[in-house]
Amino acid sequence: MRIATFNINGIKARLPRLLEWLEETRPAVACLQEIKSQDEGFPAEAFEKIGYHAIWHGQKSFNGVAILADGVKPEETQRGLPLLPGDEEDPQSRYLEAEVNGVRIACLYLPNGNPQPGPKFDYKLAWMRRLQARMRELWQLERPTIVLGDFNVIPEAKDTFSVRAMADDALTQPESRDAYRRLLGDGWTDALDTLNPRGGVWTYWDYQRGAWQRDHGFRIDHCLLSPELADRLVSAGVDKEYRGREKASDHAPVWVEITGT
DNA sequence: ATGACTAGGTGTCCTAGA
Repeated sequence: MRIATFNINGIKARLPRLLEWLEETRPAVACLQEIKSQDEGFPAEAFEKIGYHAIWHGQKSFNGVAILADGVKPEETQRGLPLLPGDEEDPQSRYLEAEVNGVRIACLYLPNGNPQPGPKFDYKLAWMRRLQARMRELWQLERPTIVLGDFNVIPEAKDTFSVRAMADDALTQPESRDAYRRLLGDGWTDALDTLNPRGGVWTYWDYQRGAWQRDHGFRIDHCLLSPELADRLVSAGVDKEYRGREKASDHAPVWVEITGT
């Protein structure tokens, strides 16, 4: 089965591209980020029409995540990350989790954190602490689990076209990278990195500065596998071609192929 | 050195993205 993640940057603006991608690559599960739509504006019928059932967690203007599954309705297991002691209620829609065909799917849109330092960066780091706590709970279940989405972290130097250009960005700060490394330190497998250890694989290209034409990208969309799924990993990749189409998102879809249904 | 693009909301500019 193929499980994919795609930061679509607006579900209204991207719907034709999104339907096209679903029909052409037919992932069993597709996690979406930045739907930028309120719950009532989510175009569930358009997905139903091509055989996908969806759950979603929307928000006005910004953020918003959704999980689509081919021929089966995702069974929601968590909406928003559980709060840690001292945390205030999180008003942003960035996390949605479900069970699909015996696999636990955690779809996330991690805060960008710019500008740093500042409150947005603090929010990002606090969000990553909550994420780690949730991932430890998932780990305890000892079940096939994948945590995927837009992590807004460039894990290492090999994951960006230019270390210098990104030096002051929240995506490359030591605090962001350390927090990501701590997630992996719990035992999760970064699928794309494991299969491309030399790096140079991008999942995002800025709209500005001709970044796409110059292949100035970086890797921020990740798929983390529990041991139960890592053992079943066949391949992983980026549907880079979709970044070059008309009215494209600034991210490309990322996917993993897992043995079994 | 700077700005450059895109989407959304309610706008003729602002915020946010990364």
